[in-house]
Amino acid sequence: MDGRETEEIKTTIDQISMANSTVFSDEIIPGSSFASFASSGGSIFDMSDNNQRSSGFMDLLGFQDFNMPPSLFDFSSSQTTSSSSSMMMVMMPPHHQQQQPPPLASPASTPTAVAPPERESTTSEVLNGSTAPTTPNSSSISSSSNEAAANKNEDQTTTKAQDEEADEQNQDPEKTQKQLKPKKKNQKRQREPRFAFMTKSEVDNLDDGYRWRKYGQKAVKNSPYPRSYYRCTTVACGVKKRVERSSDDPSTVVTTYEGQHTHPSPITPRGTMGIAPLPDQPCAFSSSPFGVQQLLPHHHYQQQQQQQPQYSYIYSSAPSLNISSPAYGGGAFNPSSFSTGLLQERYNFGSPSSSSSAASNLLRDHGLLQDIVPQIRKEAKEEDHLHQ
DNA sequence: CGCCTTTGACCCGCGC
DNA sequence: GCGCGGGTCAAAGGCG
Repeated sequence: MDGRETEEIKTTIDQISMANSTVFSDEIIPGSSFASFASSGGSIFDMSDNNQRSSGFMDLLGFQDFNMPPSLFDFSSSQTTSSSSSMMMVMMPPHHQQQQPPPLASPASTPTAVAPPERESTTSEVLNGSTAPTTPNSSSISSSSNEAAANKNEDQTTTKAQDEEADEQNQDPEKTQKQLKPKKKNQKRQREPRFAFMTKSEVDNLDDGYRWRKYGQKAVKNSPYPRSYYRCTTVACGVKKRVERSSDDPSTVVTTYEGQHTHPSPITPRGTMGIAPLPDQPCAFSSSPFGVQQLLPHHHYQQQQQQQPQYSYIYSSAPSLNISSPAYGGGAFNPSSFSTGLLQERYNFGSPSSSSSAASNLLRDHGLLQDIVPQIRKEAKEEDHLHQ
């Protein structure tokens, strides 16, 4: 995430805060205000139109697991103490950085009013904007009703993926550097939905259960800290992540995931985490961190939200939710897949039946949850400008 | 030997 | 068109 993104996020955070009764979590971004959408009666995840079920999007995203602890990741180096770690999540759209967001359908007067950005100049934008204007979950709630769009996006994403794969496979030894990317010029690069975590951590590269290979590092403008680029080492899994340290708060690590894993976590869930899955709940994440979108019914989620509104998640923007891996995605981008899924494995979070037990255990065990306030937001520059 | 990181060069999109 | 900045590639080297 570059400075721009950070600014956008912060701006929108403040914006949301103005429109809601807020619970702030200065530990996440010092000086920034974080609205507590969790206390808004379950509408916080309704990034959709009014005719959209408010739960759909987040259900699909797996945000029912909002009770996840801040110590979501396994800070394998143990450098990060539990007391110093917190986290928030930020949804980002494809082309987040380079696409100017068009004016939103409605200002973020309420969380639910925050319409997904129609910024996509790519096909995903067309899909999201045309089929279900600015409704991230509208295209992903129901795989059947949005099959066409999903397939469309699938085709597009797979086409891209196939192109990339083809590029990789066609890489001839004699290929020179200047011939590296014979990309079609009229083919705009399409990005996967992105999903960012901000964690208080001394460790840059957090162990999220997947194996990553660093493929690049760039200096970040206006930041003394470089940004590292990682790619999932699993063959045919194009998930990437960027890791950078916040220039504003060096103790904060921003991890941005892009794409969707097409495979289970190669790393065995830590049984040593001490929280075993409950027998009465689905734990599909244990085998498929990405395949399960709806472990919880909406009311369960709402229950959780009402019970535990302490966490803070920030929804930066509406991704093209129907960009998914046909092999694993189940039709929706699931930002929780890389993290909450793992959490699900490790902590058995997100279970309605365990939300009060396991989560409370976690509260007792880690004492971190208070640091996080669940929230969600959509990132939209134009929106920000409207409020400025 | 395989996997990973490092790093400079290159590509690409965007704003001016 | 040019420059800037983000993102990516791939050779080289390190490490277990």
